[in-house]
Amino acid sequence: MASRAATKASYHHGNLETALVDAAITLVRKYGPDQLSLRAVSAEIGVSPSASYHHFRDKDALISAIGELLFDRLATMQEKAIAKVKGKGGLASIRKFEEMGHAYFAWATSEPNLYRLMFGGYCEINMEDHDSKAWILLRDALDQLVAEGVLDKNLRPGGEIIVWSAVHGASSLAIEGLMSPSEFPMVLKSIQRSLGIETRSKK
Amino acid sequence: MASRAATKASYHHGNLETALVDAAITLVRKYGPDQLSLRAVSAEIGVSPSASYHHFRDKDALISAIGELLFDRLATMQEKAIAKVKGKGGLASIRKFEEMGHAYFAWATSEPNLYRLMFGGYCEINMEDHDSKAWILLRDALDQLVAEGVLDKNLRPGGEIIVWSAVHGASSLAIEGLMSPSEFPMVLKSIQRSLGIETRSKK
DNA sequence: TGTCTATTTGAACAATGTCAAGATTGCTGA
DNA sequence: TCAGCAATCTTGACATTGTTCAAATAGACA
Repeated sequence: MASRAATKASYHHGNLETALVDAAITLVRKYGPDQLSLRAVSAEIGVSPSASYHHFRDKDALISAIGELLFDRLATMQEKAIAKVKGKGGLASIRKFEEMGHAYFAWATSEPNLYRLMFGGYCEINMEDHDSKAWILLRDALDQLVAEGVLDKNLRPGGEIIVWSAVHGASSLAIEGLMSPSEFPMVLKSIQRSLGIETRSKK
Repeated sequence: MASRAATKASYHHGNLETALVDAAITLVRKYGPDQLSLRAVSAEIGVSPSASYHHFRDKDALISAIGELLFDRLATMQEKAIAKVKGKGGLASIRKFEEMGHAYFAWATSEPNLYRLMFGGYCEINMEDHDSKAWILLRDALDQLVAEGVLDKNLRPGGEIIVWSAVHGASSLAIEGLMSPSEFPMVLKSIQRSLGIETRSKK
């Protein structure tokens, strides 16, 4: 129990586990995943350097815990973004799809160091059966588009991979300074073109 | 002068610089960029730990040197791959395009740790004006497709970013175990669909 | 209240990046 | 040929890191 809890807790031991993760995220955010120091994390909380070893096997375990949490946060961002789209029907579904992409890219580029931790080989991600929140979000969005007759059934298979590849790739390139963020809408449009769900609007 | 040279060189000093880079690549390849130890690199060559500081400002400088070299290697791989495509005309150009993608993905997934070094925020990449070998290769390929009337002129702008995003994204996801390599052909097809350069062959 | 167990600390160790000072080498010009 | 020089490499040292293990401590429960 006590999923978030915390609130400073007691002095001797509180829920150090979440405190460690929080402090570590703060440091990774600032200095990058490769610069993370366990001792610095401990110092941030005012605890001894070896205290963390009763909650995490080693440094990698802590990093993996961070990764897991971040994947959830990213998905929550996307959830919030599509919740803002009102209305129903094909056009609204396409707008939701676009908003998901934008939310993903916006979060990734606004948190380069956290995104690097997630996809830079730092944490062992356990995504065997694609049951992550973000994956389900995308799957449902694509299914919805098929159900509404917007997305061709023949183009549906593997749609998640196609979309994720392009959006993740653009995010990564933008973070590393290899592409301007202003070019993301173009990438998103190209994804829609490949799926045949473009809103051929103006012009 | 002496761009590659080496051949063991003399005993006291040889061209330590390239020897350091070579040894470092070997170690990164094996253990990952975050595990690279300057001392281990020195030991591999049989030189003192502080010897490298006469050739590289610090560890980051060595890593950046590796990155620069790797970007060239990757481009060379692609060059070799498209050179194997014989014939001229639109269809051959499309095949070259496909081979480039496959070569990129194959190299990336066969060298996960090297690829992580290149795109994981380890090295400062200097790609201000997109004058890298790989970029030019891709640009020329797209221009060729336009010249041959295969690729629509209106879909040309930003084609490099669109292609690179998807291919890099797929490579990265595959390396991190988030996508099966067997799905790459599908990603590549989707890119071609978005550019309208698909070879709608069988069925 | 007293004992037990889960937490936290303290001191210690090996390994790391980095630096300053000294030693060694090969080259240069007389 | 040989002294001097600049580039190159080594030695020794320092602060910082991840990690371990025995000892101390607090809270829970009897």
